[in-house]
Amino acid sequence: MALSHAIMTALLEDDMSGYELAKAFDISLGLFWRASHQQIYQELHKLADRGWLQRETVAQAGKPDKIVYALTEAGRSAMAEWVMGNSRVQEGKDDLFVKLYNLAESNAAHLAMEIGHRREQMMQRLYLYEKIRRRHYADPTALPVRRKGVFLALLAGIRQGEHFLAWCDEAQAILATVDGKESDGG
Amino acid sequence: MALSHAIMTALLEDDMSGYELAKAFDISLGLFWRASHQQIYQELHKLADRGWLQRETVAQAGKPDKIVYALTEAGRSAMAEWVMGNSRVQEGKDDLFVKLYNLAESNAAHLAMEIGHRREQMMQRLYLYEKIRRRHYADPTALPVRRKGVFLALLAGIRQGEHFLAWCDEAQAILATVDGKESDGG
DNA sequence: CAGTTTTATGCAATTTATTGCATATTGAGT
DNA sequence: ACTCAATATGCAATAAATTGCATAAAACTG
Repeated sequence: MALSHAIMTALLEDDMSGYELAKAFDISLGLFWRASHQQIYQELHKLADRGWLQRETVAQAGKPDKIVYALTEAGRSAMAEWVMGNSRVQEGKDDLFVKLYNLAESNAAHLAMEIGHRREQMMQRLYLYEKIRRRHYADPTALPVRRKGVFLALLAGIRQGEHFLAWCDEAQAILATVDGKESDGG
Repeated sequence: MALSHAIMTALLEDDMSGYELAKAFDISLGLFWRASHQQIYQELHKLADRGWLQRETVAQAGKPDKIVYALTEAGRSAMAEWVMGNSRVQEGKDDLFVKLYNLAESNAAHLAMEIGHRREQMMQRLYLYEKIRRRHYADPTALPVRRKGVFLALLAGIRQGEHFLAWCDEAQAILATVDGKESDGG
């Protein structure tokens, strides 16, 4: 009961096919949830069986047919109920930080490199999110209600990303001193 | 291949029983990984079978016997190898942000409440982590190598927490305006 | 026209995580 | 003696997520 809610959230405004959903997860919702297409297709079947989504096959010109999913009334009320329930904190579960607990002279350079890689990925993301923010959420007070929620989520993602970039720089500075120690011995 | 590494990381310095590990996960490593005791016990069996951990039953006065696990040489080298491999970014997967995409007049108050609850939880955590930081990581430059890594992880956790608190305040301010709109339109 | 990429959907197997239950010792409270 | 809480370990069932493979239509590439 987790990916299902993320999927149904993505379907709140636009009806979509599994393929389109997989793409949407890579961008907008991707900050808060990641899912492979296999998982999405499986989940869509379950949700349709439960009566929360409706399937409709749509023929396309120049492309294979697609199956578009739309929220049913039952689906919408299930979502409304879910929002009013309590959610639990979910830990990061990021290997990178666990790896840092294993820091040694022998792996300091590698960890610095991994952090550099993460930094770049985050930069690219932030660029995208900042663009979305400027384009669609420039004046948050003027937004309709639901959009304000999306804005808040986006804001959390951007802030987290910026903090992460700053941390990367700090981490790399410290790792550089660890790594440097070694080179004057050999 | 994920919880196993977190467990073995926790065993780097101290040998521990499953019960003790479960507790350790709630505090120190808990920022980056959460696991139930069932999962930990299962994983410990697997790791022992693989030859990465060694079991030893220890009788205790006034308490039931415990089974203490220690890293083997094979375990240590498996860890060293793992650190040198590449890790992938892992998304947050937090319900709260997905819920925000569903913001409406009807649930704004509830979401503000949930955010308030999260804020309090984070405050308590930060209090604990700041205490650890002041006590054991006051002067990061003077730390031995491995400890510097732990410090960096801790720092990331603290920074993330602080950012989250600030975001909570901002979010609640915006949610308050959403909620207030309703009362004068009635 | 053969080969690759993009769009589009799916099954099967395995691994990982959660939920619920079961067991057993010891100490403290009533 | 009975109950409760903390310590300590585990099984079984289910749910969720990952990995690998399979299919197929159309467009673009050479």
